[in-house]
Amino acid sequence: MPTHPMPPDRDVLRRVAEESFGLNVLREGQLDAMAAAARGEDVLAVMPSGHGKSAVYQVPAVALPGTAVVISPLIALQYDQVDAINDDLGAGRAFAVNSQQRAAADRAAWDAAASGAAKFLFLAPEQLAREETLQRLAALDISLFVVDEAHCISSWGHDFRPDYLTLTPVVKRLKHPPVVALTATASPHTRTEIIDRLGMREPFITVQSFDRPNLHLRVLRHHEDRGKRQAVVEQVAGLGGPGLLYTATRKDTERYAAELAERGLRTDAYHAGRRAADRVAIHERFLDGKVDVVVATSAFGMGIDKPDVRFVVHADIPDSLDSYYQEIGRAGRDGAPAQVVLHYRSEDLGLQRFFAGGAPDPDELAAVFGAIREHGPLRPAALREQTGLSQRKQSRLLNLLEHSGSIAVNRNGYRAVGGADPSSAADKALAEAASRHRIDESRIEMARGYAETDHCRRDWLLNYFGEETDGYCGNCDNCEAGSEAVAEAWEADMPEGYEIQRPVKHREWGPGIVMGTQPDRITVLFESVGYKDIALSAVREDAGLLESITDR
DNA sequence: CGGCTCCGAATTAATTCGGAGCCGGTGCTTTAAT
Repeated sequence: MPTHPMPPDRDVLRRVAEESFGLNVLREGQLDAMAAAARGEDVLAVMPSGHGKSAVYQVPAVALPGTAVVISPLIALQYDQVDAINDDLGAGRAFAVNSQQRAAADRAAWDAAASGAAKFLFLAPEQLAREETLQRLAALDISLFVVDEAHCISSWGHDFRPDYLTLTPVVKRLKHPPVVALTATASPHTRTEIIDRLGMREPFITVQSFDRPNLHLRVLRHHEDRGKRQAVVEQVAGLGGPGLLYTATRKDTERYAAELAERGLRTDAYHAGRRAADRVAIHERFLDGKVDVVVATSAFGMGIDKPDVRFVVHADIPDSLDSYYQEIGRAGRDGAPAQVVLHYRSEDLGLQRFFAGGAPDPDELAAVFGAIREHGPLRPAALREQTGLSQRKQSRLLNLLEHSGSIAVNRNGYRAVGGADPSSAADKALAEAASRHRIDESRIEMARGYAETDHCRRDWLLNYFGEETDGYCGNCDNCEAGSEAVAEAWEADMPEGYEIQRPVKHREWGPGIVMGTQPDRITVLFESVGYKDIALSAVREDAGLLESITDR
């Protein structure tokens, strides 16, 4: 751990915040997190957008010597941050390195970092798969290693962008500078995964409340697909704008946008298949109030900060409450009332199961392991010459082998450990993949639980993020249909020892943490099988089924 | 897993039904061809 002889204290940080960034007031959580990073500690900051998340790393980075390396998922987002920082600090202090800019721009960025002129260097995780990049980084004086939108590690790392899972060896190779992970959405499960995957050491953790009381939550259930489509169009047409309509497929964005346009709304369809210039234009028109409703897939979102979004309607349920919360969080940032509506059909969960994906190929796993055992230690690029696999696929397989204990990684690359043979290494990796699949499934189940619960929606949502509530928010469809007195009676009737966040042990599924309580059941996050609902009657009748762990 | 599209069959001739086959979300990077 790099220890600075005199780490910047809170007064210095306050002064930097004010003089460099014009921030007069810092929240307690913000300042604590900054101070921890400045002392050289690892930091995990879970804060809603608009709570000055960026300041948590930017202020200490300015106060410390050296350059902050910032891992950020989208290049567009990186340039937004680069521009914002250079506006505050003066030009030439923040740079990005990526494949989309000219080689001269990359060179300028590396030169500025090497000379110490650059205080911030922005990279996508894929850059870290390049040996050249790693060598350049290893030569720098790195003040902080920042991972922005750190929930991407969990949501994208397992398949879509596997380089998110290879940050641990990178951190090691860079001799573990203070690691600062930032996100606006993280269930406890995602939090532990971030800490684990980044190899963070006893991190300082700050979690701000997730509650957004001005959002009115509602779920409308449908049986027929046609009926759902009609209801979505009617509702959004009635709400007007500005608002967002999320769909599960690209085709549906076009379809809904066309139907809403027929009803006189200014709409646009947004998804990753649209040309880059169109995507930028739609975004800008929405910010300028020239579009009423953007109909989008999950591609629309990160980096969008429009305060007066009056509604977020989902035509289809997303893959998890982490995603759902991220998407609905774009409504009502100005604090004024906003409508959040989910149109739900249980059949829609099928698409999310499809997206969750299948099992890896055992032969490919064995081939990767065999090559490493034979020729290791090997870095990914050298290994690919042996296996002939795509980088994406190989990263996923390496990751499974590593986490199932058959291979290990250090600065020289991957090597076999434990003396297993290729087929048993493949079996262990398959078991690891199956366990992940169960966790994905359980996340879908938690989303289903939100859609199907008869009780306070906010209670369900906040419990999922590990926050305790009193079971009655008064600003969701179920609370409006029920009464506070009934909700209080339910709470009073809960058996002792199963409060939110309480550790428990199930006879079959082993240790877990209580995530939510409902009048008839308890929801537990198990280490091995993910989220499970357990009937309260079963817990009452069978004392040994779910033990409440009381020590500690 | 479910919806869409295409096709043929059936039946209150111009819609409806059923079955087969296909497709579905997020972004980085790198490379080859204009």
